[in-house]
Amino acid sequence: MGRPREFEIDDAIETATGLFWRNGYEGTSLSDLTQAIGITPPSFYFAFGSKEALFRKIIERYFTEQSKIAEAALRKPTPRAVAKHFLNGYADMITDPHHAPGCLAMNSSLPCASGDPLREWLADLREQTRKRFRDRFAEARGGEGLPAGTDADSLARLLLVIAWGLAVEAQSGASRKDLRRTIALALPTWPDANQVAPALAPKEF
Amino acid sequence: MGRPREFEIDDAIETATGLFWRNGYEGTSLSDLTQAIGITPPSFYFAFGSKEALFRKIIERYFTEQSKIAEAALRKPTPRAVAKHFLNGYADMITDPHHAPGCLAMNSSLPCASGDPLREWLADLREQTRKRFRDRFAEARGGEGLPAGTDADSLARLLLVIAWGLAVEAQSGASRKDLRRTIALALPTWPDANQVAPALAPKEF
DNA sequence: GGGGTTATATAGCGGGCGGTATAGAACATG
DNA sequence: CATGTTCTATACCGCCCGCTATATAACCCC
Repeated sequence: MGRPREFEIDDAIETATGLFWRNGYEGTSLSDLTQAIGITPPSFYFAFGSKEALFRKIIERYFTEQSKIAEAALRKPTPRAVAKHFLNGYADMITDPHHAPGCLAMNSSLPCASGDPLREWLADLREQTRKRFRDRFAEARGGEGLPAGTDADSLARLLLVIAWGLAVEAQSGASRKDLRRTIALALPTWPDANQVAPALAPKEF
Repeated sequence: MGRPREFEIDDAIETATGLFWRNGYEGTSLSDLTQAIGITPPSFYFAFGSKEALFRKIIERYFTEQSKIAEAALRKPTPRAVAKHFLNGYADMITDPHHAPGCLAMNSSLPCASGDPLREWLADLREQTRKRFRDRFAEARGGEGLPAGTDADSLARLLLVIAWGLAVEAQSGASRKDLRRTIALALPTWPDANQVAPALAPKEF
């Protein structure tokens, strides 16, 4: 009961997502949000609590999507297939024409000040993803396509390093095709079933 | 002649660099700057013109440093040595204990709004760096360590993708040692003189 | 139709932002 | 010591920020 809401919450979240993606958290003001959604500040606060609360909800949604990509990739049979599907899926996400180019989470976390809890939260979410890949690569050691001495920790970090770098390139204007070519060059780092040789940290380091 | 300045310009720039590095451009207010430097706003404006003018000068200085690393790397004899020295040099830069972890330019450009001239300026500076590496790799094709069909453009992009990704990891708290191990895993993508095989885009893409 | 509840709009809060008008202090030179 | 120039300090500007006090409108239930 009570007066019915005069706007669609999901549409509003989608609109806000677009703004945050394009202009960042700090770069998106409350009047930007209310104007784009088509409501007044009190309605905004009644619905979402605060600008930051809405932003966190949006980031959570975003990471859920990203996790789906990661989980689907993790189920692939070989480490190379895991890497390939994650990087390509992520590249699609950050070049989706429905949004501004780049990664919402990257755009949001890098600008943050040093001790900002938001930044630490985002770093923690990334770290969780990294651990999933690390464990996957550690399992694959020996039998499934990775040599016994593989540094699974660093290999997982390399996978994400490439992903975050792709996000920067995407934001700078690199096309989806550019990213796919770049990914293709990186993939041989993950040996496939028929070729078990590299992915060992060279002795020189 | 005239009244002598009561603070060292270079020290002030260094102080401001530290603040921007740690807290970003938007995250650093004028009073943060004047307070940290130990001057009042009029002195700041007399010396630097505006907050943005100082920031641009700082970014220019920063890119000059980064360019030195890149140029030194470009002079190395083989593509792998080029990649190795650039990535290690950049990793040192973004884990320099004298500054907040991460890359000043990354922290500054990703948050920017879509059409922000600052963002486009930074993207352009990155693109210039990429072209230098691309040309270097194109030259190395055939004789000097890269197979004839190498995609020099994508290989240069991959190099920078890894670099920007390292900056994200550094900001999240990865240690210099972490980054070096990650780099070591990526380097085999660049064939050295005694091993001319990968770095060709696989047919599957 | 009242009463309770929920969403909306008007109008404006305190505060911090980047930046400045004005005046005074410290120097080199006549 | 007067003067022109360069730098500094006090005090403040207008603006926009995130947010809200207050009042009203739209719904369900009795």
